[in-house]
Order: sequence, then C-alpha cells, then structure tokens
Amino acid sequence: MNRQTKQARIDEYRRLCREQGLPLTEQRMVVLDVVLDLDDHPTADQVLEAVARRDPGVSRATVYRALESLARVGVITKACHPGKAVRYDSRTETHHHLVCLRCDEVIDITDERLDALPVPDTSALGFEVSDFRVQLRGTCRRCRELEETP
Amino acid sequence: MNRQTKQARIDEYRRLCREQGLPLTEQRMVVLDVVLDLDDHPTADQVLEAVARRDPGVSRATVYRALESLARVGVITKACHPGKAVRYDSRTETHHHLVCLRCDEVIDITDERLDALPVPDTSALGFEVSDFRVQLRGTCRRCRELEETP
DNA sequence: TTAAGTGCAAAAGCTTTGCGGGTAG
DNA sequence: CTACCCGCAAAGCTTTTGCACTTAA
Repeated sequence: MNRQTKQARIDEYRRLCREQGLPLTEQRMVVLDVVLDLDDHPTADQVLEAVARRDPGVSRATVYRALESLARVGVITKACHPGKAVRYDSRTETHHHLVCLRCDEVIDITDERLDALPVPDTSALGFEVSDFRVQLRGTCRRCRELEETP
Repeated sequence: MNRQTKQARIDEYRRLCREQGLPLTEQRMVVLDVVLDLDDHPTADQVLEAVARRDPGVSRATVYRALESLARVGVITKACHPGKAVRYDSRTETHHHLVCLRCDEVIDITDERLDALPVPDTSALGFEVSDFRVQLRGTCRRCRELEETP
C-alpha cells in the first residue's frame, strides 16, 4: 500500500479509537502498520511473523487480539476463504476475489461491472449489509499445472 | 434437501467414482448422505457429530478425508467464510451468501439478478473459474441486537 | 484512577499424518 | 492383485483464556 493511503488509514484508526474511547497502544500500531504493508491475505500467524521482524517483543496472543480488534473497528477486514485459518485483508474498499478451491489462495481483482451489482434488500432478514464481494471460485494456475502433470 | 434431489446427487457421486476409478466405500456414502441432509454450512466436526448418530463406527479422520474427497470430485463444495474452521456446503448450484462478520455465520440467499452477473475473463491469469458466489457482508440480526443492548 | 491491553503459559479447538490392516474393483 | 481406504493414536497447527501486571487517557 502506498505511503499516503497508509497514513490516511492510520489516521482513520486514531480517529476511531478516540471516538470510541479505546486506548491506542504501541503494539496495535505495529500490527496495523505491518498488515497495511502486506497486500495479500495473511493469516494471524503470517502477521505475527512480520511483526516479529519489526518488534520481537509483541506476543502471539497480542497479535491475535489486535487483529480481531482492528477488524472490529473496521480499519481492516476479515477475508472470506475456503481454508482453515482466519485471513485478514488490508483492503477495505470494494474489490473482488479469485478463490482457488484446491490451495485456498485468494487473489484480488477489481472489476467495475462487478462493483455495480444490484445489492438485494436484506432488511426483512434483519441483516445489515456493509459491504460485498464477488468470489470467482475455481482453480489457480499452479494447481491446474500440478493436476495436469501427475 | 428433498428426497429426489438427494438421490440424484448420490447417483452423481456413484457415476463420478466409476468414471475416476475411485472405490465407493460405505463410510463415504454415510458422510455424503449426512451432508446432503444438513442444509446449513457445517464444519467437519458438525458432520462427524451427525455421522456418529447414524454410525458411531466412523472415525474422525475418515470424516475429514471423506469431506475433502467429496469436495474434490465436486459433489459438495467448500464454503467461503471468515472463520477458523473449514465449512462444507451441500448446495452446488449457483446461490449467494449473507456473511456475518461478527459471528461468522453464513446464510444462503437466492437472487436471480445476482446469478446473472457478468463473470470477468480470468484466462490471462491462468485461473479457471468454475463457479461464483456473491457475499453480502455485514451483521446478522442476533449480533446487531447484542451490540445494541450491552 | 480506571478501563482496557499485554505477556506468558497452558488449554482448547481444528486438522493432518503414519502405520498396520482391510476392501472395492 | 492393487490401488485406495479405514481406524487409531499421535502430532501439528491455530486460536483462546486466565491471570498478574502494565499503560493510555
């Protein structure tokens, strides 16, 4: 993520904390900073690894709690994926995903026509929609090549 | 799932096994049968629980392996979700999801206008699309009520 | 001051694997 | 016969939790 966008996001986080009366800790700032630099869809453990390179003092539990907290206030989001470990996403604006059902990889795509899809009314279900993603499910290049040459 | 659709799916599985030379075991048939009866998005453990009620002899490892195998041949699919345990979905036809980012629940919806969305060409990326889902992300009724009354 | 966050270590939850034996085709 | 599958038990990976201590506001 570029320097400017990143700074804007960090400022947004400061604002959200102030608004909600949440203390802004050094550790959470490191976690946020690291996640904004990772532009794929890291697991908590991958974030921990990157955090550890910058500041080995931050504990595993803190990284897990920080990610949950950052997602809760909305400065990052959780990615939807077919795998077994939670994945986080620093991109909060509308975009879409290619999802490999073999290796669980998630690849970002942008497509204006997908952005324009008609969002159904879900108010009758009591469900409040904040956002949407289109997931194109299938098989990525690597997994296809692996299957073709057994 | 109604009796007829279910039988068709079981027949489809028999056919796929025959085509691919895979042995068709009693245990996998039980797992498939059970998953087709569950119309939400069960975790492997929830499937195991249901399998155990029908046949306590089937082991945990077998359920995990069977689910993976059933998904691989395509008679069931993996659901994309924000949580930490793999979820399976007996619905293989096009449909869409409400995803609660608080409790990770996935609710099925159908919507013809979403079904008709323009699928982008991903061949340049080497990605083969087999399927798509729209995920409407947000907060479900229960979680909203919990937040409003703290 | 006080509500919230942190580190640690242990527990809990989810999934895979190695292996000896069994079975469908 | 020969892949492939099964059950078991152990290991491995991922996440949460209780508690004593610290810190932002």
